[in-house]
Amino acid sequence: MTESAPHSTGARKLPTPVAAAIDRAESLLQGQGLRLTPVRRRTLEILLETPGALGAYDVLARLAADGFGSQPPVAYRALDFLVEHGLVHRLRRINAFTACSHPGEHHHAAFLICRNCKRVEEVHAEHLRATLVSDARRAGFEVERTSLEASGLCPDCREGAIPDGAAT
Amino acid sequence: MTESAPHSTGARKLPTPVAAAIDRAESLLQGQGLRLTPVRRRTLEILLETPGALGAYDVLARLAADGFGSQPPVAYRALDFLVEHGLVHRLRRINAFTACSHPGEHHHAAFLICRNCKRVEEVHAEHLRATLVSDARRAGFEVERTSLEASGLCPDCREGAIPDGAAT
DNA sequence: TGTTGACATGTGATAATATAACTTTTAGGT
DNA sequence: ACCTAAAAGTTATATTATCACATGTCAACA
Repeated sequence: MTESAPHSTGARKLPTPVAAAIDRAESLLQGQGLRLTPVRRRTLEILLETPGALGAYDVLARLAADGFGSQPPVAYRALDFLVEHGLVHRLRRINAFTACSHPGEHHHAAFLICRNCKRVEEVHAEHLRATLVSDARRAGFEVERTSLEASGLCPDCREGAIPDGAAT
Repeated sequence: MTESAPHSTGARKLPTPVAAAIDRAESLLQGQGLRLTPVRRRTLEILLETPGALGAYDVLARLAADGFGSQPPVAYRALDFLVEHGLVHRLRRINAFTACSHPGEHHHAAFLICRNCKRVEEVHAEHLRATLVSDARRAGFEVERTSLEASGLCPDCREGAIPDGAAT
């Protein structure tokens, strides 16, 4: 668990990307009078440390291992809070959560989910969302939230991958 | 449960929209050497008869009431089959299923889900999907399936509706 | 015509995901 | 120190989904 020294850039205070993201999250929340409590902070860290997405129960297991409560509401509450405030995204196709890549920008994103390695790529989707919102408005429908998700193969998994729908 | 006579258009053989859709579905499947078995047929009917979307267990309850098996796999198998062959769509935001409005056209759709009355509107989303596919390709990601869903308020529910996120 | 083989269905058990309802703790304001 | 509101903990349960295996159906064809 010891953190390795930052490579040749000269040793500052170990500002890992995760720590930086946590700091940013904390500022964002404080600016709105909200608190990044220990469970919430740890939940966000867990997601930031994970390349792909995690299910609520995966998060819960890690939280419990760190001494937090071990019942589902502990994880769901923290996750819901983080989603609500734009720090985490919920992926409905796979019932999982992933840290937001660009918190605080009030953006709308789409997600590319690799069915092979489970990694998740967040892509900007302002245009995509705008199109959907206006298509909807034409139908008299007022859009409040969107889920824009795709599954398929990430660059690393494209070679030698099993075709969609086929088996061994 | 007796079917009322078709109104003033002259009594043919009761070609309800549901029956017509079932016939279409059957042709489509037969053209591919697939069978619209009784459970599958009834499952599709159930969804066609319902304005909104139904959860798998809602479908299951209706199937069981009609004398089919009462265990979850009965519903999930029929639903999965119908989804697989483009006759039914799965809505991931609400864990529910809805009959396809335009079967056999091999289209891609987006869904507008009313959070108030639960009705679902299917809109064409070829352009939307094409945009997402090409955004993804730019990131080296190969898209296989998409979920494009929005929740909000349908035309009927927009007046006097409770604002998103607020309470009584 | 009877066997076979593939597909479909039925069933029991259980896994995975999510929420409700209530209690206790904690942080911050007075 | 006391109070209050938000947060965290806990018990229980609801909801959604899959696995594994037994049984049934039906058409091809020997």
